[in-house]
Amino acid sequence: MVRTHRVTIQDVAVLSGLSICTVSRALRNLPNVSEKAQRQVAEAASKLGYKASAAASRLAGGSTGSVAIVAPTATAWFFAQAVEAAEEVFGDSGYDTVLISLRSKATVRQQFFADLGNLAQRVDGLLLLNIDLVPTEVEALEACGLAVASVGMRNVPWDNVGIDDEHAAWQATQHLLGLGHWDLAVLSSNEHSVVTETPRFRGFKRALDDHHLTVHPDLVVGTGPSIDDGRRAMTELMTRGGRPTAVFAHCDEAAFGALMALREHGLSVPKNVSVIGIDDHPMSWFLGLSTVAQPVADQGAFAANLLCERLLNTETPHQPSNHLLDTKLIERKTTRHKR
Amino acid sequence: MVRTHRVTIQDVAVLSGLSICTVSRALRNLPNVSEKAQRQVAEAASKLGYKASAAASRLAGGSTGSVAIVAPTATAWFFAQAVEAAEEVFGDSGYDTVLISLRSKATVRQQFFADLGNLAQRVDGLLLLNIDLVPTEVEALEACGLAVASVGMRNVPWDNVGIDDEHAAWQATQHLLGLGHWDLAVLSSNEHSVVTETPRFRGFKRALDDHHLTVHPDLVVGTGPSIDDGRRAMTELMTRGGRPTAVFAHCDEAAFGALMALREHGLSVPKNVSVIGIDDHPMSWFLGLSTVAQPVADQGAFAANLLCERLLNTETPHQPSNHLLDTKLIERKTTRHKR
DNA sequence: GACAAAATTGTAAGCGCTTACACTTTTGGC
DNA sequence: GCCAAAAGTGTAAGCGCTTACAATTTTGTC
Repeated sequence: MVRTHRVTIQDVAVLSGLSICTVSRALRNLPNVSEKAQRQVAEAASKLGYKASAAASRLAGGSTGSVAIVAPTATAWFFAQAVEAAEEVFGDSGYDTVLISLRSKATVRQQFFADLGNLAQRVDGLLLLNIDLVPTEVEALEACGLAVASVGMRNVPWDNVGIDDEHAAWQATQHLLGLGHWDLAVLSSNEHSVVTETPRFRGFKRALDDHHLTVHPDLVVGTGPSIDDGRRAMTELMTRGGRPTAVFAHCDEAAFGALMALREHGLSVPKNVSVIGIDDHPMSWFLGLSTVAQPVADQGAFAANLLCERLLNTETPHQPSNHLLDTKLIERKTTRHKR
Repeated sequence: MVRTHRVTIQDVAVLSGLSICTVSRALRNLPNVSEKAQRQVAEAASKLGYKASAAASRLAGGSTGSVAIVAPTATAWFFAQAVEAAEEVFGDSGYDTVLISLRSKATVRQQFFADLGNLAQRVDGLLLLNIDLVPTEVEALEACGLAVASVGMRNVPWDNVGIDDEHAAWQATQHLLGLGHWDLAVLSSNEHSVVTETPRFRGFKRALDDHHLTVHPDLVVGTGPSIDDGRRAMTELMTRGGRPTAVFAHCDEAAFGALMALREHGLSVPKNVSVIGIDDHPMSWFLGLSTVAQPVADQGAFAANLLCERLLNTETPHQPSNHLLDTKLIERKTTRHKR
């Protein structure tokens, strides 16, 4: 193919015998375009292989044709799954997906919020994955004028998809308690410290409450979502003298890490210690990890779809919705009755 | 913060007492700007918190300020790691990272190449991760005028970073052979079939050659890079009667899947079958998987840096370079002498 | 100090699109 | 058939930036 002049809306206008303006409207399915014109434009456009210049469109006040996915990290299983599922939806809707990983770093996070105003003119929408927001951040997000949707968040003024985290944690903990364990350790999400209590931690606590037990501070430790994080956290917990008979990890990868750490300390699972996570990572089945399964790709795709809808009707007022998908306790081999 | 008029280059021009043109040049560090002007502009810009509009800049012929990362899938460990590492580099250099996952689908892949011309005006550069290209695709990439760099590719006319795949596979296979195995199965990358032989497959074959052995077709099976893929592949291999005493999987996740499948078939590792992979996934240590370790994040970051450099000096002619990082055999518990 | 060459700065014309508004055609009620 | 309202289409003015090219200032030389 010869490197020729870029196909512009002008070319489509000439070929279809209509004005640029009409072409622009036809292409965007705006009202006040006759069926005939619509057809001519569509034909001319496809014949020329025309695609609007995102830059020009954006500059003139149209859309950028891209959305950003913001995640605390892009490497953890949950995020990689959700990101890919969302990217697929966005791609099918014609949007480019800009990936922004906060890399679990406070500085990167601040940078992100400081830059929000600029980001707002590079993308049309934002898909937030499990970012725990403080009120000022929510405000900043609202103020920037972007369409927003999220996965795994709570009390946000936009569409959200997630699971009932508190319930999932409760299910996991309840399972442990039902097996006779009461010295429970929890590998809680790091955000625990940033904001206040995470829902999963609350679920854990509520389950203990139900049994008139209280959370022992020595048996609580924060951890990131990676295997190494979980391993470090569990090691730390044991190093400072913690001797739980069961461990609830806020995600499967952290649970894997816990499994490693326990083994390194000569403890066997489930003989000495029971372990349960949340996720149902593909590895969990193999390792026999008991867990609370959640549909991850579904959440990403669902939220992405909601965002696309928002993007289509930016005018329509909209009541933020919150969708909770089901979770399911899966008992495998890392949990058993306390002897 | 009050929602005010966007800060434009005009504002910076007025505040600095210079013309738009000079400001534009100063901001981009072009020659022919006095130090004084440079200073004034920098000051004014930072005081106003000015950031150029990507859309306007692009439309006027400047850069888009974004680069795309193209990966066969975004969920596999290798890709998630490489993507995040590259995203960090790009972010630090001021680029937005557009994620494009081919999702291992031929249609998506075709779509990508068909759309290349349009993509070319939405991003400045392309970072390709392990995409096996046919000649026409390489041409298309070259023709689109984008700066390109890649990870894990061979014989490409742009900068590449990778490992010596053939050698890594040879190392793994050689290890198996050294343990007395000669009925070797290989879980080869799917691309095997698309192009011709993958380097890892060649490395496998060469190791056999060295021992005057030949590849048994029944013991070769293609697989994707996920755990489930590996499990399916190994199952298929055994279902059709394959009874290897050792298995070389082209990546650790496929090896994990193989481990699952073997266990499901009542075979124990390493007693009945030895298994080795390539990667050194964080899980491998825990599972005792022997493997050939490769630096993944390093590759992503390195390639991203090379791309950024290219982007900075688009004029300078450039000799494509190929950088191979070291790999290392790690013997653990899934490989042992054939009895 | 005068003058050409070099360095710096400014002017203005787009880049390809959206959109307010003006204009033309169609529709429908009587 | 006539006319107002509705529907469809076109004109032209930007959006914020880059970049020829023109204008101005500085530098260096004899």
